[in-house]
Amino acid sequence: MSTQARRERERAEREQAIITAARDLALAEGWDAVTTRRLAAEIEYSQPVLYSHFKGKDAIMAAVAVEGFAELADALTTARASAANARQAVADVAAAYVAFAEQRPAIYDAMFTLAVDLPFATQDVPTDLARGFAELAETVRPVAGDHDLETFTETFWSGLHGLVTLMRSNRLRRPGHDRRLAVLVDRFSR
Amino acid sequence: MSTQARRERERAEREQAIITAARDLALAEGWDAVTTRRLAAEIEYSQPVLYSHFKGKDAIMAAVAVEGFAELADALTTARASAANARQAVADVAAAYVAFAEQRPAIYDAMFTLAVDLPFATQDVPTDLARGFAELAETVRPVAGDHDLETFTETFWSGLHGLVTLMRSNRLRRPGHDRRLAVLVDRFSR
DNA sequence: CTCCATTTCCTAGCGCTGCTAGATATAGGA
DNA sequence: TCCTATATCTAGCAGCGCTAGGAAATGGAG
Repeated sequence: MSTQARRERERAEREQAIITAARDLALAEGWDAVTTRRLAAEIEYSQPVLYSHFKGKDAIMAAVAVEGFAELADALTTARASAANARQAVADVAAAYVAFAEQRPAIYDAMFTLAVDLPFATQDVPTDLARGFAELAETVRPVAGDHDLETFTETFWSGLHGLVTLMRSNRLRRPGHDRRLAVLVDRFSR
Repeated sequence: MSTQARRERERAEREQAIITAARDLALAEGWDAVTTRRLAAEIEYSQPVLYSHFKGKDAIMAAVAVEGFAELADALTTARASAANARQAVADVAAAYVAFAEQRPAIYDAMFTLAVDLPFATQDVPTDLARGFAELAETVRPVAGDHDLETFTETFWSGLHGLVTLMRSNRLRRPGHDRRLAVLVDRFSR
């Protein structure tokens, strides 16, 4: 009976290999370079094997995004935990968010720009996404004033997301990035 | 000599027909449905003709984006002009921005999400984009306080852009959209 | 150990994409 | 009327995501 266990384990390992290969390739060369043929070559199996693990390329990108949500949540937690005070926490968490997006642009895209539908249908994503959101909410709670916390958090989040995406698509001048972030933090922590 | 003039005119008309066809098709069915073959069929010419007008599909999308920048600038100008006072102007312009993005999602994507490089290399885009940006800047000038106006404007813009994009990709709850916009306006016009 | 059934995997190919080379038709000037 | 130059089309390339159908490997029964 252990042979079946071994098979399942190997299968799980192969699935993780696909996700990792997609992630690495996307980070190195962008999502355009992530083709099913290259992924198959990377894991040293043929193309159709991918489809026995994932419904399609979108599902693979969604899986990468799921990992990303967990990483982002961790980064935000770390930033908030090490902040000296509440106001500084807002600045630190904002900086951590932006740093995450800049260091892993392809993953950030998979999380927030591409693969629109799939991930949010599953169970995993809401968990880690909600964790990250909760971390943001706790960070801004002391400065939210009379505003509804959830709405306030979402708006702050949108500000961060807008900065990140406009910056990355060259709609904003590269210098001034820090100053814009400072303005945003100032506006949301007065 | 007038035959040459006629030819140039017809050529310009055909170029505009391509842009309009791309725009309409993108609005109706999304950019995925805009293929060079469908565009060619729409203008009743063969595929290669597209390439005598534009370098490639990206350039066609960029041309659509250019038109979009002009429309957006107009919408912002109208909104600001009809506002009762400075504070109301911020709210009205913000609402106009969001409305533009929601009513023409495909065009907004071409302007700010896709077609990253091409448009900003040409001359036209900076003009109309700068016009829209200037409109935003004049709107928030009375409420910018001590902040550098350009930085302040960019940050406000990022907030709007973040709201729009996260909303559209279902990362934010559909209800609460107005409240989030209200929070943003409040933060940037206290 | 052999045979069969089942699962696993690959080869080959479909219809589509953006894009282009080379042939063809059209038009203007001598 | 013929020649040249421009305008346009037909046909095709290489690549994409994805899948049907057959081959290979595997595990259990006799």
